Amino acid sequence: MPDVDEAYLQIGEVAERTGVTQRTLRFYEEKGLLRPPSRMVGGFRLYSEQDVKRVEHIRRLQDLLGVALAEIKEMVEAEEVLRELRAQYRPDSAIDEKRRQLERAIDVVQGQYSIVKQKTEQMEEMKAQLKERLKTFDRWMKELNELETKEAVAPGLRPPK
Amino acid sequence: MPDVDEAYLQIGEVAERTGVTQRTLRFYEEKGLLRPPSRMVGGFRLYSEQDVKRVEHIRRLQDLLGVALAEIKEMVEAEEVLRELRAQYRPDSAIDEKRRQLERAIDVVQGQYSIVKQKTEQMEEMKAQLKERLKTFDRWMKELNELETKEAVAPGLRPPK
DNA sequence: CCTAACCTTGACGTAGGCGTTAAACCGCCC
DNA sequence: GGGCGGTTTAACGCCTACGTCAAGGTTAGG
Repeated sequence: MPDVDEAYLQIGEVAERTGVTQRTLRFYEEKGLLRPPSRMVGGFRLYSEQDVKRVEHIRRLQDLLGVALAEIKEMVEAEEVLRELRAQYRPDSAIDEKRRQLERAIDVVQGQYSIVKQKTEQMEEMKAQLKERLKTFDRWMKELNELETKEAVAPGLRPPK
Repeated sequence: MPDVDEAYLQIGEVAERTGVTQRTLRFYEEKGLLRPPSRMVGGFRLYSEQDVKRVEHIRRLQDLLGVALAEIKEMVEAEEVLRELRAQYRPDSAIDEKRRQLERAIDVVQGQYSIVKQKTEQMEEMKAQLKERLKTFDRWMKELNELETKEAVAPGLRPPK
């Protein structure tokens, strides 16, 4: 049972803090990306700090990796299994059950890692190219300016400005 | 007028080489991301190698940066202006027209650069975190294995540690 | 008790990014 | 000149990731 004194948040606060809309939070819950939060008497959703972290995590996966919510669901599910695994203080039978879960989690994280790795490499490459182009542009700009000053010294047809 | 001997490609070949569908190519054209290609007598589209590059460029922007096609359109348009600017051998009036175009292009590329930079930084951070987690998992896995061997030797005993 | 601010479920709408026919047309080979 | 495979436009469809009402229930303050 969760600590009664823990600071729970209503959906509006979570929305504000995470930068997503309330609709999005309900949507994620619908889609199984967020586990159904606890409720207060009247039915209002009560989120924990953990849930906030989860939302932020989801958004990072979306924005940075650009993976679909379906995939993100798989990822966060595997992580959820891990939390449980860490929480259980050795219900002690089924060690290889635990091992299987751990292996699954490792797979997931390795998957994420390889995606991130590949993307960072490609982006570093792109970054270098962009830098190169900016240099080139700078050169051109200088050439343009020189060209102009030469025309100022030896004016051709200058349009009235 | 383009070189008549140049190797032009039909839509199917371009699709195959770029990994996008024919539908996507026509769609990009519709949306103004690809300039309308030349046609052969019967009306079939004829793409140049340049067009292929362009498609690949578009896809990189999509996949890596995750920007919307509308934005990508702006980007490729600015680049198109640059091509022209570089192609014109000094129609020599309107130097500051050129300068404005160049400045616009610089803005665009700087925009891309800052996006890429920010994303790479965030991804490097994420990468580090993932690496950390993989290490942790590895430790856990070892602990699990040790736990198992100890139980095999002295069942029910708690490991000192 | 009343009201404002917040929340609930449900249902429908939408924007982006293509997929999928359909029906006719083109090019090439035998 | 008939067949076959690639291509054309046009139109409708679809999925994702939410946005946007609508109609009502809840909570806290005065």
